[in-house]
Amino acid sequence: MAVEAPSKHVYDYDDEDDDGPVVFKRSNTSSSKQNQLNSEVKKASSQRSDGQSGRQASSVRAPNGQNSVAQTNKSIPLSKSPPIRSPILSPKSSNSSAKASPVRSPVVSSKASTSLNDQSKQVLKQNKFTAVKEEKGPIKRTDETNSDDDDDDDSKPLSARLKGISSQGNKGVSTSTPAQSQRFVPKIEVKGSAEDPDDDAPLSARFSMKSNTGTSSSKPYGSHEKKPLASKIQQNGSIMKDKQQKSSMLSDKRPLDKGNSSDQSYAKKPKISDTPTMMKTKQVTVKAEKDDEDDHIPISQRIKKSVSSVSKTSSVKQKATKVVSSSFKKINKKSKKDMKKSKYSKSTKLSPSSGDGQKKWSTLVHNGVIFPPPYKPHGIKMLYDGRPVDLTPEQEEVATMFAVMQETDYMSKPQFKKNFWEDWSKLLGRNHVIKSLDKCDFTPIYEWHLQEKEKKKQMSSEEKKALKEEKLKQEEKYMWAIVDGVKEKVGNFRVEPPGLFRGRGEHPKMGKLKRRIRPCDITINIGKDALIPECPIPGERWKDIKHDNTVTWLAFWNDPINPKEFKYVFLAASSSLKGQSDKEKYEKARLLKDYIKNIRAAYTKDFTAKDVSKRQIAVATYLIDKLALRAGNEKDDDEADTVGCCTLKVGNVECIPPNKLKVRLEYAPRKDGISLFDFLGKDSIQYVNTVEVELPVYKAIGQFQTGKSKSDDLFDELDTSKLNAHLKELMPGLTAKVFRTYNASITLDDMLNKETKDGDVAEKVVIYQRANKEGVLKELKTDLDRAKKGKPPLKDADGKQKRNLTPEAIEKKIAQTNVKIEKMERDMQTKEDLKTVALGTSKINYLDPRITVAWCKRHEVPIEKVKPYIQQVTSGKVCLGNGCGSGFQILIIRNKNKVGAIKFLLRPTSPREKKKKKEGEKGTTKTPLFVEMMIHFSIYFFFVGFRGKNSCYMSI
DNA sequence: CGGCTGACTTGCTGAGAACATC
DNA sequence: GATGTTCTCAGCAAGTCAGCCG
Repeated sequence: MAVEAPSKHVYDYDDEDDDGPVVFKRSNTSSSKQNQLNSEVKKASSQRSDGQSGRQASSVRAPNGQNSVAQTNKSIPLSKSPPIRSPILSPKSSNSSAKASPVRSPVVSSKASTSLNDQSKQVLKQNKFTAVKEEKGPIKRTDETNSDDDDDDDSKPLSARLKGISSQGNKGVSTSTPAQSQRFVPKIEVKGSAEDPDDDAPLSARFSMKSNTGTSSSKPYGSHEKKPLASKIQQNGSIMKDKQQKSSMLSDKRPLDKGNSSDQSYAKKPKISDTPTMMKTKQVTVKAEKDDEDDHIPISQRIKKSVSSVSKTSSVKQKATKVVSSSFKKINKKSKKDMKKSKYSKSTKLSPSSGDGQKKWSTLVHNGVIFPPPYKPHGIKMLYDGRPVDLTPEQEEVATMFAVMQETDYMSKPQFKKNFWEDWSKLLGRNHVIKSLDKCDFTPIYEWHLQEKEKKKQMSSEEKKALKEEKLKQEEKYMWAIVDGVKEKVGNFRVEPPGLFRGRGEHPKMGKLKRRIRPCDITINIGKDALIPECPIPGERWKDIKHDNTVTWLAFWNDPINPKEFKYVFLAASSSLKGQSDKEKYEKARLLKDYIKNIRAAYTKDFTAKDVSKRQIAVATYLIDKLALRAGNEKDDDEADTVGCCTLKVGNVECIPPNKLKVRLEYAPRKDGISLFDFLGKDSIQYVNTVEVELPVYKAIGQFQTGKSKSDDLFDELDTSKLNAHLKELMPGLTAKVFRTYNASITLDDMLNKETKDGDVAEKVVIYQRANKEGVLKELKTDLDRAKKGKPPLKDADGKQKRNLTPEAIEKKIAQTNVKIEKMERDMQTKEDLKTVALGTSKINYLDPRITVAWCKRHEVPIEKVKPYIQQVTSGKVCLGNGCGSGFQILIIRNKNKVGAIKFLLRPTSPREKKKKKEGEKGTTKTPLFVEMMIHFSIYFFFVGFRGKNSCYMSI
């Protein structure tokens, strides 16, 4: 074994520690509860809610007189919610809470309405209809193990939940891989209701289901897609909804040209047929659901898997792996229809969001994008050869872009200036007085820019507020989309403003003009039945309109710097689609836990393989696993020279006897000052790491380097496609980047456990703080004594004379200091506790948040210590160690007076907290029940992402 | 089969909000 | 209230990787 996995950790499914502090065990007796729940949910979700949903959007008359989709986006009504009963204490209510459909209200038929809300209704109707069909699907879940069990179990003492997990036997490899059989085998029978069978499924599952069937009953997706669609675009860019004009929308293939014609349409390649897709997704869905149930359980104690399934003999696993491998090859050759028959098909679909042609949504309504305001000329004249120069607004705009960068590092980069000059001089024209950048003096414009900045800074808070509100008002309608009837936040709805390209490192295109994007550059993706957003710029129109529900983007345009590439408008990270995608990523990483042992054994074996290619794959996989290197795709000449594992150059790796490797992705200056090999990591970041490696790896690297120059590829037989193809043979869905997620998460898990066991950190903090406190107080007391004697205070640590205060003032200060220090102690403690998981924002993409929740639960750590995390759970991201406010907010999403969902939010400025602060109270109110609730629901609703209507807030 | 395309995810950075201190 | 510091968020550059196509 080349690399040893950490021995025991929460992330380890196979944790044998049955005596762990807390185990959330599922009972096998929950099927009846499930049914009970289902019926409740059915009621809740099949009834029309109180009509509030209608407030979400309304139709407005477009200025041109045509109807346009416009969302009023009224804020969620803040009606008081009745206090919710703890689902932990009340399994029944918990069930209804947990299982209720988020915001999908039953439908009121309203065919002709043009309002966004009505569109949603129609959409919902479709969904519902589809769901009826869905229940006849072939997938049956048999019983037990459902999230409801969690609710059930949570009412029991934790210790009582220990048993039974191990009783979930391994189903063996005959129907799936060992890991899958352990966790993914469907066990819950879906007994859908004809009214809304969807509601029977867990939310996460429902999401997937819907995404696959959607309109199939009324308008089969496949057939619809294949129908030619006429262009809906009208001359002024405003679009009339016209189902008969869909012929041109057949195409889905993206245009690569930058033509402005909106008449063009592009056909997308045929999609997977409906039936198999549906089947596949159901399988995946069930799998995911099973995992959902586990999410709130400390992972280490989750599934007491029979040791044999993973580590009994590696041959068993390898056998399974081989089957997977051959199956995959077959899949590639067979039609997609056959795929469903593959016993591994569900494994292949671990990541439905990975561009595999699966349906991502059934209905999509949004208002397009907002454009930056047109350029306002300032009229400040720059100097050329010491003389003021006249510029047209266009020329001035680009000159200003350059001028405002006067004090940045880019100004010292010849490439930046060269590229800027190339583009700007084109704009100036041949006959312009400006012939050379060297003689240009942009100072007057720069100074004007500084003045403007200053003016802005000097604005009163009222003015700032008004400006902000004005901006919000303008942007509000673009901020939201309705996906499958659920209101979701749009991520980057603002079109990128023009500017100079700021490539990182030594990007060859830095300084080039990123021209202004116009509507005719933008392709909109929207639901077939949704109103096409009105083009916000009069007289212009969108480049194209698509209705592609296999992708999640709402709009895209070609990157003006690299027209081969695209800029997308996606939903925000808090959206269900993104959350789902994140969840799948973590699931894949978790799955790797089951395979890692054999993967490591396999590559260790191949270190000495005769086949060079095989040997390179083995060593590369080792480096990715051990050094967390990125895969390293090939780069074009017009991109920055950065490397990853597969593109490592000989010069990037230095062999240090006897068995160390120094991996250097950095600038290595030559004597003449020019870099010898500027092969940096992502974002042109330098990376240097010296590690001890297995001797065979060391030797193999040496062999790969032999006879090559420093700039030659170390792995000349390898690229990311080959590597990933190989990885997929080892584990379904495995790619190089999964190792990063896996290793980051497992490290977090491991460290959390380790630190918690040691308990040293907290002690050290206390000692430090006490010393600090005593020091400060001693100083103050000295000052107090001196003040009482009428003497001035001593000088401070920096030698400065302190202010002369009255004894009363010093006493007050001492009291204040005590309060502050106490607070600081708490904060420091929190920080110190979280230090072991000190994560930059970059890390949020790698750490499975469930680990943290499980850890909190196990170690009885109040969840508020990771408050930001709780906040982030709702958005599908983890964020630990950052600032903490005080106070929480629970967003209760209701459906006809029944709690449909609960969402936790930070609310540092809640009236209660403010009041408490004013009154000098410390800390936040967290009853054990509340903490329990937060943990419970956070896990349950993890990534499900309830959004939208019929909601209210309850501060606690 | 390999290159290319398209659709994402990942991660750095700057701006500004929030908070702390004087 | 002015100033300094910390935190958060959005923007966008730069990665990964699946699937298509020649």
